[in-house]
Amino acid sequence: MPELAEAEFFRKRWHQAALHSPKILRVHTHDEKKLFRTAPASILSAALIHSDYTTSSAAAKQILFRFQRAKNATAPAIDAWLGIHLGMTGELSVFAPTHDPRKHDHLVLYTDAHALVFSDPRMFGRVQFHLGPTGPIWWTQIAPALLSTAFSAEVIAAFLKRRARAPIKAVLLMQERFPGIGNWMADEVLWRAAIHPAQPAGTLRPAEVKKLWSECRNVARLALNTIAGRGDDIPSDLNIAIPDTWLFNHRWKKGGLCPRTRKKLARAEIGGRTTCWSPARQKLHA
DNA sequence: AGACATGTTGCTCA
DNA sequence: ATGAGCAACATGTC
Repeated sequence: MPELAEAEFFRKRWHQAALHSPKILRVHTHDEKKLFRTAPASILSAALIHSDYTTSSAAAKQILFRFQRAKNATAPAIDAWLGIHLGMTGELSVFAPTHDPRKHDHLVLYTDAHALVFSDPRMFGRVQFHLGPTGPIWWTQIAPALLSTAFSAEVIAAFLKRRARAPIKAVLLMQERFPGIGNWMADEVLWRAAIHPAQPAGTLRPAEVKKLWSECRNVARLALNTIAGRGDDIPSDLNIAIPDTWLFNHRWKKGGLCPRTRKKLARAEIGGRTTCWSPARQKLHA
């Protein structure tokens, strides 16, 4: 589920609840080593209990929550950073403080008002942890956001040149340059830019590179506004009304039609992932 | 039953 | 050394 905008949606969901009631009273974990990579769940729990949620941010497909505790007579100050990657099926939700952990609830933070739940059936996600006044190194290593000035048309052009022989679809999925783009966003971008997903990245014309770059930004902005809401306005759930003018609503439908050409959509595996495109407007060229 | 899933990683081969 | 392709991971749903 989670690409760029979904990560922001889930961040806001926890943020809203945690801001209302920031003190962590109790922590439940499934100590899955696959999930808890940078620190065992026990270390993380010990630091978070009696700490207060303070801030958070989302970048690419990841979310970072900060928890702090002031020094007192018996314990030192705590500055803890909880990083969450939602993988393929990860989800953050909020329940009543009486919530009983379910089978795939790997991390639950209890406050007096809520249970903040991280669940992930397939366990492709990650829970990372860092202690200290400065943020974790792995957070700073995330590539410049699609909506930042560092994500420039020139940088993209150079990257495509380096990945010249790979299908453009595969290149769009590379987090080192397109942070937060996943399978549906990549298809949406290519469809809007009228570029065939199998087109080798090095063969895009200059105008196509420019278009690809601007559509990355458009899709990122539209997805954030639609899926994650604006400001503190959080949609009630992820089944947001995404307009039928997007490819998104048609890409998985059997016999789906391109919302622009009304012609049939095509589907095939490109770059290792199922890809949907509109042959009527996305054509391969030399 | 079998195919498939909005993601990453670690391995092979060129 | 660098880039491209693919299996593997673990579980649920159609």
